[in-house]
Amino acid sequence: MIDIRRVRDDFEAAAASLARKKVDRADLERLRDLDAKWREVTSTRDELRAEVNTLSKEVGAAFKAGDKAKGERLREQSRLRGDEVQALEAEADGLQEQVRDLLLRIPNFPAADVTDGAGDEDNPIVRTVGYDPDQYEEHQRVPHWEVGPALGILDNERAAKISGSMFAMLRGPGATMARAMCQFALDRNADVYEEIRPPTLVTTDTLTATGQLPKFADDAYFIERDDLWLIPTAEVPLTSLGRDELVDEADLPMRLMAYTPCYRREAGSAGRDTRGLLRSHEFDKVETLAYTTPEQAPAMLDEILERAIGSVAAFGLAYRVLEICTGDLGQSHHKQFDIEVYAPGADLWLEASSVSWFTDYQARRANIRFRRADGGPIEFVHTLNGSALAVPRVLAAIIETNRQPDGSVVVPEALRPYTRGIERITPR
RNA sequence: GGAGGGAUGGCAGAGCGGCCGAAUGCGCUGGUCUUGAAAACCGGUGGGCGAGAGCCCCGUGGGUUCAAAUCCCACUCCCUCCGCCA
Repeated sequence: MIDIRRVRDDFEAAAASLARKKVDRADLERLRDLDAKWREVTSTRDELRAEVNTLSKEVGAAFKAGDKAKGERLREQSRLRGDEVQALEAEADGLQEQVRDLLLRIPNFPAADVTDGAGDEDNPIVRTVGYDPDQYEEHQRVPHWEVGPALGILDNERAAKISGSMFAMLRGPGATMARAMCQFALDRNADVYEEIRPPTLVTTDTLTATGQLPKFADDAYFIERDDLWLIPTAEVPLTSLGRDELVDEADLPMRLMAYTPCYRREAGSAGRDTRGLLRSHEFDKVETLAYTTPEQAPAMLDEILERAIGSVAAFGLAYRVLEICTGDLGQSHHKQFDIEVYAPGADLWLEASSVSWFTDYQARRANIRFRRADGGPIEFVHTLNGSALAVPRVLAAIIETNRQPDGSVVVPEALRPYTRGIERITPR
């Protein structure tokens, strides 16, 4: 959540910044007014409480001194004051809850240099590498949802039999390649990232900390019986790993990575771009994430982005990088880049990675703070993350790009150390 | 699932209902000493809100009381034992 002080201290500036993310000014005004009221109520409550505290001490002193009459008189006074405190307390609690509910729904401030735009059609392309529409041969113009079944490496029909629609199943060398991709991504980032294997079922608090709740409840799987959610991304457990903790500045930046399955209900997207590996309820991903000081954050954004690009580049895929404009920026996001890979068979740019900077928005929700080495005030960390490698779409692009005239698919050089010698997948 | 024990500051660990936001140790930090460092010694050192007075925070939420870290209830998590089970 945002720092409410920015709304208190400079309402106009906060409103102007959030207007770029389509926040209704009326909501902010309501927030400001509720907050002001809350502060007023708590202030009088505290004054009364101070009286009760003083009186209570005097009660004890009076009884100890043997002055029973005085003690009883003071006790009665204190009791009456206590009743008033209780009433104010109830009012303050109600106000605070309203403020919090509202605050949870207010998105993060966009970075000043983020491009203004209405939606994803306005995302500027900041880099395109290896893409030439004329370079692709006829044999590469076959979509993976045809190549995959023909090679026996993709079997979504049976996946549907087992789990229903929008589940993918990889087989044989296809499954091997998917696993190889994860190993590859983990190994290539292991120089600075600590590998984590987190739980993938998490509590409501955990999902709230990253900003998925309350807004995206419909997009996540929920196990009612045990009050647990299936993670939509490893960002969720990795961000909560530091929850309610106070870290030393010397430990920052703290880099974490995790391979996990990811679960998404994809509510409302049935039927569109769901063929083959384009969109499924469950997929594998290697996520990288960092806690930093505010000063370290911009460089970390670049680092995560370049590392994510490095993976798809290592497979020889054509890719492009998009800067996400204000209209397409997520609720928790301050600045964001997407990496898309080109799939020649489907003739689509597929979103393969999203690299994001959240400033202190998530850390504030999750209460992740750090202590400066010079003894300065305790501050919230900044969180950043990015998919180091999301398997399905990158795999789709590999299958299509690497398809040979004879219908076989060549395994990228970079994956071969992990494929038990498989260099080419041939029709069977 | 059943029985018992526990949860206190960055960490460890004390704490008769009022003198407890909390002993002590470690850590961190400043100083003395030293060519420098270590050791030793002396001092400082929890978090949140507030302009301030002040208020709040001893796992979480309720309750008793003039007054709760301390008493009562519920819950969560951790540990030990028993049962069940991949």
